[in-house]
Amino acid sequence: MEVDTIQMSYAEVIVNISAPKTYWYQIPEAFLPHILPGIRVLVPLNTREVTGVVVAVSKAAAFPKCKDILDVLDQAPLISEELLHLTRWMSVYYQAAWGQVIQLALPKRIDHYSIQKLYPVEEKHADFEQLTDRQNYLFSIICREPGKVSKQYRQAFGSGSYYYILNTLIKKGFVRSQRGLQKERVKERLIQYVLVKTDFRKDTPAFRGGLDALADFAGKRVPLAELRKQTGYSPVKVKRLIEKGVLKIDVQQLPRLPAFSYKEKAKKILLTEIQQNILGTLNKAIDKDTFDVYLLYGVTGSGKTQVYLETIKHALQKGKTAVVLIPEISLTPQTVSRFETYFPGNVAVFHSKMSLGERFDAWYHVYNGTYQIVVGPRSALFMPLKNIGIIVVDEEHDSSYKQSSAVPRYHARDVAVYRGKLNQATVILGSATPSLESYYNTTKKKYQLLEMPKRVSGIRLPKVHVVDMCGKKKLAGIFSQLLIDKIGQRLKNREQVILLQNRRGYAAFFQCTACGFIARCPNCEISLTLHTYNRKLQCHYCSHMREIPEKCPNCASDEIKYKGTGTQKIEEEVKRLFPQGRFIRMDLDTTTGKNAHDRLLQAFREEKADILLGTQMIAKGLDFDKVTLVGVISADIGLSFPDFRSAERVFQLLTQVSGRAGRRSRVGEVVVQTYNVSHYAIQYAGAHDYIGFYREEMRYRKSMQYPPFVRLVALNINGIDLSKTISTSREIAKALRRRAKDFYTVIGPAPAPISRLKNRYRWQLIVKLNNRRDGQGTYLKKVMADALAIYLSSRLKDQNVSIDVDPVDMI
DNA sequence: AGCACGCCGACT
DNA sequence: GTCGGCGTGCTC
Repeated sequence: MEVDTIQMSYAEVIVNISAPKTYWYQIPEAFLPHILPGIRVLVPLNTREVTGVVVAVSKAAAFPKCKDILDVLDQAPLISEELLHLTRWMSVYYQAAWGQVIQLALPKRIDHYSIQKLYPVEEKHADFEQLTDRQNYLFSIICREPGKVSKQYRQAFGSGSYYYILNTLIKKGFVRSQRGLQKERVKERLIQYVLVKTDFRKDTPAFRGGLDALADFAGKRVPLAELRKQTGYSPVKVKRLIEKGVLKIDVQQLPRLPAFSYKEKAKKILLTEIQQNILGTLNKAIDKDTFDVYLLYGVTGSGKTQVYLETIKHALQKGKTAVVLIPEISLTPQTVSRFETYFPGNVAVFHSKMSLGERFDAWYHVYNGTYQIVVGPRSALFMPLKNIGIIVVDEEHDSSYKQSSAVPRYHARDVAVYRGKLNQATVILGSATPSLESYYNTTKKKYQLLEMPKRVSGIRLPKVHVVDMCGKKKLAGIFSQLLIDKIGQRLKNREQVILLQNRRGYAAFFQCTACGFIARCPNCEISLTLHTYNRKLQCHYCSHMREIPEKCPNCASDEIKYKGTGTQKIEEEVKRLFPQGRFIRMDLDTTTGKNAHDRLLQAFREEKADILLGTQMIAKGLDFDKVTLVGVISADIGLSFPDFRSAERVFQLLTQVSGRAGRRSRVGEVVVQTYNVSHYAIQYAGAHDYIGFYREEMRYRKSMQYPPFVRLVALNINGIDLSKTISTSREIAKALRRRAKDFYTVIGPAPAPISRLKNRYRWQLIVKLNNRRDGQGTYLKKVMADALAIYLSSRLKDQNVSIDVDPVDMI
């Protein structure tokens, strides 16, 4: 054995940089027994010192000139072999560096790394005339706030040769650089306790100042802070008491998690026959110890959560652990308390409002094995559970499972499936409105479909009225008579109403009736939306703003009309028609500021308003007991064929909202207004047949040879031989990344497998449309063409850049 | 990511 | 010759 450990003298380490590879370090003999995969080490990297994670130890290194490991940061591996495997898989699948992916599996802010602090040299102040403008600028920034980390000055300095100028300043003696090590800032919370001796008076009768105040604590164990507060003892006195043996200190780690306080007792709930059948299937799957994925398609109120609870209970009895993923936004106290009540003291909860310390503690207690169940948003998937038996992804269609803005860009639902595979676990994807890709996977027999078509309570799903708005004598062009009557009725009964309009602002566009001129955004070519709160025309893509012209800019006529209906116009109309109804509108101007969105929803929940109007933002976290009527004002928005993605979203929204109407006691109603009654989405909304909707959609897609799901698009730059002007597509990727970041995310140059596959991908980029712009292929094409034209204009004189956007199936 | 270095045009 | 912008390439 001795021989073996001596031979294992090199470690393969991943560091948190974007380079997609590992690094080799020599293990100094003193560290040898402590180095294992999953342990963090401090290593030199270039000019810096950084934290790395050991992934393997070996007797030989795959690199000739290894540096030494500087320090070992952990006593035991923080990352299991399984999570190492999972993150490595993600790094390949999502084209991200392993070192960046692995950060998901570690608590935040525990890294050690070297930092460089900068100080101006006082004596040199007078000599600033020796400096160039740029050097002087950086010098003044450092003088203004001395002693900060180099990185902060770089941010203040902006673009340009920061390091070059900084090094010149250091060389000339204007700036002093001090290097140091930044240690972890988040660690376990340690509480000092004192044990007070029972008979302390006997041993220390003549203690100066007396010990009367201590009498109440004799023989007890109390937090030191508490004791000092009660007795008023100084630290010096406490120290002396410790020396005398009256007090004994012990340190205990305390979770920063709020103590379990939910009072309600777990109710004994009888499962319906359907629930029992599904539970039987799932329990059998858990017993088998094999990897299986189930898509649990259950209508709203069909009791999916109860099935999760029972299945998890079964898994726990088998000595296994469980992960429950929920969308960030729906993490309401009710959802969590349901799990906490069912499994008291056994659930680690994660949510966005937890402090770093609380997160650390929750992580630590999962690591310790204190908790067997983890409930939280996508980040909860990477908790250090061992022997996972079940992974639940609730509301699996929810877009918040996608992390699209930060590296690594990943989809937690899909990673959950892979983690399930690694653990031979049962994975349950639950939704009342499954995503197309999950349904597609059931048709391919990759997943198994479980259906819960009935509500537990027996309450009927709401009645859906589809109103054909064509040729109707429209009242103010917005409301059908049916919707007006229904709103009036519900208000009279003191019930609540939701009105949905998926279009913001006052009017969608602004048109001159004399010449037909429409105000468009100069950047995006889309029509500008009129907003009444600031009396401006706004672009909903790039936020470009302009004043409302009094006369047509084209023909100077004053025959200007606003067309299309936004939420602000509807507000005006509702207030005119129902002056008695208390009203809340959710739009950009009413939801600015922190938590404004939540506050409005809360107010509505507390029945401080009768009518809630808004865009699809309402649907997030929707749970209103008193809502019995939902009006969908223009169901056609976003349905333009063949824009499948937004058709899917609109249909999802309709199904969710209508499913929740009258969820508890009263049967709800939904009024859908449309100019396109024959549209398939609306037909199926009427029938409440979500899977039926998909069957139709798949048929359409097939006929149009459109892939079942599109995540990424590739950009094809045609007609120009770029090989003479640009050496790599990396250059283009970089140039485009800087522009129009809101519109798309440049994932990278075409990854090797694709570029090798087909020569025509040579100048392609892998680009992802940002979520809210799904399906806006034409728009993306224009934005990218413009950005590329600007970038290429210096290199290609007077050449037209034509760009094709192709959907690419990456999965 | 963070950092160093090389190339090149603009300017002493 | 030096400066600064820009782009590339390396980190064990």
